[in-house]
Amino acid sequence: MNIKERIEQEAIKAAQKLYGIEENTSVPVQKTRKEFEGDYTLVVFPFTKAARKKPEQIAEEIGHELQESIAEVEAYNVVKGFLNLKLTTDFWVNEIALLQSGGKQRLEKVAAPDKIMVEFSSPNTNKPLHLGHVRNNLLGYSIANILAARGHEVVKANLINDRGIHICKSMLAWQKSGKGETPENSGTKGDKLVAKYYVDFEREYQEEIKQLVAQGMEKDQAKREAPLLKEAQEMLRKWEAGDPEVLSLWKTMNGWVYEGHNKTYESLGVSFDQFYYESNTYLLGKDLINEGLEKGVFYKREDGSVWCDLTADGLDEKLVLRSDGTSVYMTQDIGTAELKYQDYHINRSIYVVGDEQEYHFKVLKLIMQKLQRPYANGIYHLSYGMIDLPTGRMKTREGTVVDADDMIFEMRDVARKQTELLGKTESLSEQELQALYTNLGLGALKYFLLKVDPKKRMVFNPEESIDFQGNTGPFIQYNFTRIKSVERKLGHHLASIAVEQIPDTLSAQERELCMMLYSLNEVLAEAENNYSPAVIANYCYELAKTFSSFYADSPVIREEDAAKRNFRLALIHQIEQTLSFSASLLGITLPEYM
RNA sequence: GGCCCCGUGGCGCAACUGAAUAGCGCAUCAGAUUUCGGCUCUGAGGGUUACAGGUUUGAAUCCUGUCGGGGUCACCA
Repeated sequence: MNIKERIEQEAIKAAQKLYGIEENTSVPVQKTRKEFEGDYTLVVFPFTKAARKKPEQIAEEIGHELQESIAEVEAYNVVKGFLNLKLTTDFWVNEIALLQSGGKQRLEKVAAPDKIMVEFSSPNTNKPLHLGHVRNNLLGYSIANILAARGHEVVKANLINDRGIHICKSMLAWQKSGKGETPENSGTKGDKLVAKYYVDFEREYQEEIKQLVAQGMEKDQAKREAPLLKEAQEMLRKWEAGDPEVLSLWKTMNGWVYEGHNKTYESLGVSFDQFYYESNTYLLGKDLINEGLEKGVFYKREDGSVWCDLTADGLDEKLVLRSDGTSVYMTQDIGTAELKYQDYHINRSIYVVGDEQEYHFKVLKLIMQKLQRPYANGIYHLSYGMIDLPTGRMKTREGTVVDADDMIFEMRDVARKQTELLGKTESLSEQELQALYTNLGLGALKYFLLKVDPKKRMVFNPEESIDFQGNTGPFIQYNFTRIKSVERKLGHHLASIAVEQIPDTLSAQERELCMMLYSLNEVLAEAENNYSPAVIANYCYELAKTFSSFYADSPVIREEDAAKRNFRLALIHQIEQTLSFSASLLGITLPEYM
């Protein structure tokens, strides 16, 4: 039990004794605000009804009790209904000493770990990844890290949408005008090459529509009847019929895309444990549709289409199988959900998918519940907002999409320019420099995308780009390098420092830092509960910022008081460890120099 | 139109899920470095938390309504 929980428990005990409050009364224990004296604050208002006394008096009485019952409470003061508790210096210093000596594990694992699958990325195979995918990838990767840090067993999955009309369009255009072009002979990244043909298709297709309209056809009809579209649909039929030539081309072109996507994943630093392909899973859902029909969860209409009536649940009727017997998106997802369970026996399944699909996942969960799947209640849609440009949404057709590779390249470039401007890295080799630019550029990008609450929409302005100063990834990285620099100056590892003497006093900043280090597990729990890496990002920043402020006016190596010096060395080592661990949850690497 | 999400200083974000005078960064202004790394630190100005009611000892947070922005309601994925 941590100190906060003990304070809460003892406070309730005291209030029971003094005022006879009910056992399940909850009292908020929070960090004491800067302007007051203390470490933790108990809000006593919830006791006023039972006590029938003034809040000040209650706080005074509880404070007295707590000082008796908790040895670590050194002093207290009362401001209105707020009881501010100050813990002993010994307590904080010992906490650091324990971490430092390895007498206490940094991470508290959950008592009952879950088996969790986190599905993210899930790209189409007809185009490269863009900034929206980057947010998706970082969110998924980070939440998987956070859950694993909590002690859960996590499988990272990528469900690839590799079949359908979209890829046929690229294939058709390549067949018609590709002249055997490949990533190798053209020097073009595979995903970009396939996208080029997709764009070609769309251009020609639009041209055909225009001509048909010019000949007097209605636009909607022209869209349906354009010869190119017909050809693409014919190709899809051949694909479904297993036509060897079509399948071969499909495999080849998808292969190009995978190669391209993998490069992007690699440069982003994300990875997966399991890949699923819709071409493998799209038929699977049909068995469950039949099961649902037998159980009466679904019903069949005269035309043969299968539906699920969700009107009783406040939703509408949802198609789960087309009249021609082919599967829709929902059929696939039902099948994939089952497959995931068969493969891993997961009890929680997280889908990192944009918020435009909230309805879809609401329905999916409901259907799985109706099918009485054991994992149904564990389905969670980690929904996140779109990234907009100052001009509005990113649109493929208008060419306003921010490409992921370009973005990463540009971030690296800004990092390089910044670094060269500051000229503090002369000692680094060319290879180290390249690695550094990558770290800094990606650090800035990842922090920028992850610091915002996932559910919020965000605007990315390419003109203003991404800051490297203030509340940013590089700020965190910079403060880490300062600690590393102290270590080099010291001449031996900070890890070897043992805290043996208790300093007389701690500064406000030192206390603050101790509390922050102490609250890591609480922060992780909050990040898990809210499915929000932003909580971690915030924590990293606050920790780095508080360190920076501490470092500005507290000497470390130069400190003459031996007890203080030693404690500070241990403290910054713990900050360094915690910072690098927390940043790693966001996929951010902290460099030794910059 | 039905349902869902969002609205916090000029801009970008916080606020531990109901508590103290709503925090931080950018930008603006004023300071700090021959000292462990200035991509830094200290300070100033800037807010009726979209608006109007309500619940509560206490509301940015909960409820109702209004306004504004977005999403979604396909035999697309």
